[in-house]
Amino acid sequence: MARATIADVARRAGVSKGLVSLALNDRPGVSAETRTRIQRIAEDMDWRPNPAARGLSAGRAFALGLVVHRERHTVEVDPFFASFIAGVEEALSQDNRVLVLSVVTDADTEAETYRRLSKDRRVDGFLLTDFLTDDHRVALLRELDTPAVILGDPAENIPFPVVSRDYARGVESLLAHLAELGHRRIAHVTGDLQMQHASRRRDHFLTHCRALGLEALIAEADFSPERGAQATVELLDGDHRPTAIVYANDPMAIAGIAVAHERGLNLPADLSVAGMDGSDIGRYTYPSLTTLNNDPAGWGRQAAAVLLELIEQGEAADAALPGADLIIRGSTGAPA
Amino acid sequence: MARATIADVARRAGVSKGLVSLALNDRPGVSAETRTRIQRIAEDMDWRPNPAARGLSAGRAFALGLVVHRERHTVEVDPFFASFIAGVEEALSQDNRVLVLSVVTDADTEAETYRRLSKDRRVDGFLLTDFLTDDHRVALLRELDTPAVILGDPAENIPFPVVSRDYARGVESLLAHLAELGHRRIAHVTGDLQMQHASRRRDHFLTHCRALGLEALIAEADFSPERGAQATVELLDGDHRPTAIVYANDPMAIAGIAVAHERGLNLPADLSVAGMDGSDIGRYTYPSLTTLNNDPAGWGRQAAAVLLELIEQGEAADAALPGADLIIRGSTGAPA
DNA sequence: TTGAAAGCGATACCAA
DNA sequence: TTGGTATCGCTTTCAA
Repeated sequence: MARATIADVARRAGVSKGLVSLALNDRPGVSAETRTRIQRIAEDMDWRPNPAARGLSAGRAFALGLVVHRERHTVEVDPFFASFIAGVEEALSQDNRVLVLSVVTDADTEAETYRRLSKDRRVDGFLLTDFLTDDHRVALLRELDTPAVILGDPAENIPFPVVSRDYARGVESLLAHLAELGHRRIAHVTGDLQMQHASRRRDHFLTHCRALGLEALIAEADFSPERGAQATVELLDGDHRPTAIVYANDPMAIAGIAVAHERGLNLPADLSVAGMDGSDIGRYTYPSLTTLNNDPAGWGRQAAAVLLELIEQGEAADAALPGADLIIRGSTGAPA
Repeated sequence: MARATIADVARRAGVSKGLVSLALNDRPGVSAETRTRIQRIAEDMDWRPNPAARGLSAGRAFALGLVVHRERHTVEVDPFFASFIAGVEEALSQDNRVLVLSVVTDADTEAETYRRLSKDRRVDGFLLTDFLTDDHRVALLRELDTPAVILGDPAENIPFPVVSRDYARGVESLLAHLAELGHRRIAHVTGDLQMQHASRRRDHFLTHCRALGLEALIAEADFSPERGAQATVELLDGDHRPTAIVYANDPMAIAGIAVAHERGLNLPADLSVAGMDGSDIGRYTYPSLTTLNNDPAGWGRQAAAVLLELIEQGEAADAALPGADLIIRGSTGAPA
């Protein structure tokens, strides 16, 4: 019942442990014949390398780390992570690696967690989500000398590979769609602008509004439905009331729809609303939510692949996912 | 820069490695004086045990496993896990353990993942969420001889400790609330009835409807907004149209609200709606969602604590979380 | 109470 | 191409 060790395999094959190691790791220095024989025996014995032993010897963990930092009140509303992790999984399990996940609710614990996982060699590298405009984790991970891959589109030059996804075109399609419907004054409720993808989205919004000759309003929020609702109230009460509001994510858009309904507005006639997450729940709101599609599993797969390459090869190229596309549903229409 | 090893500590303390090990693990056989001296030196050198070495020697991983099985289309809508994991974290980090998370989208991969994590000793035990009425994982984990803790309230006698939370009282409060408002015919849209907490909730619903003299309708769904919407359509189209619908989770309730709005119903006058998740987004729908509260972080903390005790002590008692309470918001009112 | 040494299961180097 | 052996950092056993 106890798992076979490399010594068992060696004994049964009548060779040394070292040779078995070479054979099973596809490394040169073993005759083809011996290699296949050893491999067959190992398979036969259902041998699998012990990660602890391997890790101790090789100084590696065969694990990737993901540290998610969420404020307590924001922690639950994230349609992104489950699919993202499922995507990561696809890249890892073949290779017998695992994902170590930590969810922390304050910045000190966050830094400490990166330190601990890295110094204890619990992971070989990190996936960096929710990248900030001036992200302290870059310096931290350089100090720790730990590989990482960044999800996003940093402005600065970063010493880590980046996996990005173009939102410019998606935002442009969305604004063109609204313009075509007849909207002229459009608002954007931002995410937490410390986050790089939030500020990017705002920039895209402003750029393409200008290009399309639209009047642009900005209301700052932080991705939480609470702040999204609050920003909506401000916009609807303001002097320059927009006919359409584009939210940086879907939960805020859903909260915005609620605020509009509460005021007796008819959607989309009195107000058009759009999100940017492509979340599934947006298909089942009323009206259903126009949004940009998303591919969390794709993010996960790609990010994990790049990180693994960085860990294995010492370097890895940036990668880009297919850009965001517009999903038109019921929440956008011609203004009354 | 390289981390201090136990040998470094031993050298500096002028004792043997074995003694250091005893001292730092709070085990008997070291004089109090020597122990504190060693501990001070270790702290001074910022020594931390290497998990790989420890794991290899002790045959343990110092990690807990969580395998989440979700269908592709359900994978994103879960307000539960982020907070849950944050709670688990609180119980783990002090002790220098980690959580290994896997998200899988089919049953074969699920079983294989449990096998792999257990046999490779990547984890010392599992947290079993979404427990099924007749859960195949029980047999699997017995076969693997791996500790586990169950979240839920299994009917059968299970060879693992259980962390449970009473929903009977919450469901009762909810139904009493509706009865008091004047509702007489109330429907319940169920979760996936294979899941033990879904069937429990249905049972509570039926029991307390009977006790309160309410007419009860059941529409079967699976926790997904899609099926929740579909069930709502059926209920509203049926001959015995209810004046209130209680959904087994909040995402389905949100989808139900959308269906009602689409038909021009006024909520709550034409239809009262309630969820059972206490999700944050439910505060920002229109109308805001009456629901039962939840404590995912509490689940995580408690489940991790019980599992750690089981791993350390070889046995652990069941635990119960404080019961669910009713949160009355705008989506329930007197029928017109 | 303490020290010395033998594992745990792999990798890696040096000889043969 | 192969075998033998040291090594990774810790725990544990056996003597002293």
